[in-house]
Amino acid sequence: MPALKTESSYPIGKFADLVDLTAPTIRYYESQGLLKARRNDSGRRYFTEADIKWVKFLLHLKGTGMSINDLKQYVTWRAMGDETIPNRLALLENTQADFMKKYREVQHHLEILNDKINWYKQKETGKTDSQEPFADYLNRMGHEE
Amino acid sequence: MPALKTESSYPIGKFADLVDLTAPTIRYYESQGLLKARRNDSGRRYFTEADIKWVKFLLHLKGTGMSINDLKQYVTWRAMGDETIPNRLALLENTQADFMKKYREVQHHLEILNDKINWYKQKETGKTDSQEPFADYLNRMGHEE
DNA sequence: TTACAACTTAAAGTGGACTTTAAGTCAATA
DNA sequence: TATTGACTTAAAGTCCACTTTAAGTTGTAA
Repeated sequence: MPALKTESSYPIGKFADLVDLTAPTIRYYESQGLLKARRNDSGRRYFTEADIKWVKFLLHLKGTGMSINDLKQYVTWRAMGDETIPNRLALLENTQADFMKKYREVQHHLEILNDKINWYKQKETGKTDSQEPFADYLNRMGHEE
Repeated sequence: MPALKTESSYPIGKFADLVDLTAPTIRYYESQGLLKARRNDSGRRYFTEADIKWVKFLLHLKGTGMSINDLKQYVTWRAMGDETIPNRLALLENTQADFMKKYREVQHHLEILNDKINWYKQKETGKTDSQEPFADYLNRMGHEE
């Protein structure tokens, strides 16, 4: 008869590979309280599928601009139970607001970069008045203050 | 009779304010060769409108992810004249490619953040099965691998 | 003219997020 | 059984882009 599909567990190196981090980074995150590892009889860490999901989620939050300290705060509140949901929601909404601000800024930076690239391409192929200063070009394109 | 409108020049503090940096940062950029300041008779730096435009442009490039070292390289090539335009163009296009890669990643992170926020809101207002794990919610929303 | 703010330099310090080192233990394979 | 690779800890080191400090000079306003 088929064995029960037993929950897979991973030593730190394999786990690190699975979440695209290094073993020292995993240990560092654990030291910061962002995750807790189970240990086997000889004291070695092992991780489960649930840990993979958790770390991936953390990395998504981190990717939106949350610092390790923000994540720590989030994790602390999470451990305190449902009464801290408003706190967590506020933290995430602040993160979201900060993110959107930076996002808009960075979009403007990108526009200028794109314009500059096009300006160089134009200059290179000699298609246009190659003496036109970039500032004039930007003006003509409708960019910059 | 009206005086000729003389080109305005700014001491480092005023200049720093105008480009939203600090005086030490301006000195640091100068030390890195990203800009050159003129000096008055007593050795103090002064800056012009052209310097303002230049620094703002540098900050746009920086804002797309270029490091101080990238900017240094760019500035070096610029000083070498038009034969380095292909080099500069390649550098900017690499920057653009890196930027777009990160941009897409970060958009995915944002989606997850937004989903989590909505999930908390739902949980808070008790509108739905508040026992639904976030992973299930993500699945239902069509997100995550 | 006296204060004081703004400037000058060189060098050391900071913060965040890891990364590396050192010294040792454990497990799997030849 | 011997070697090798993966693991353990605590602590020190790294990288980047500034920021701060220290010690001194200059410009301006009361």
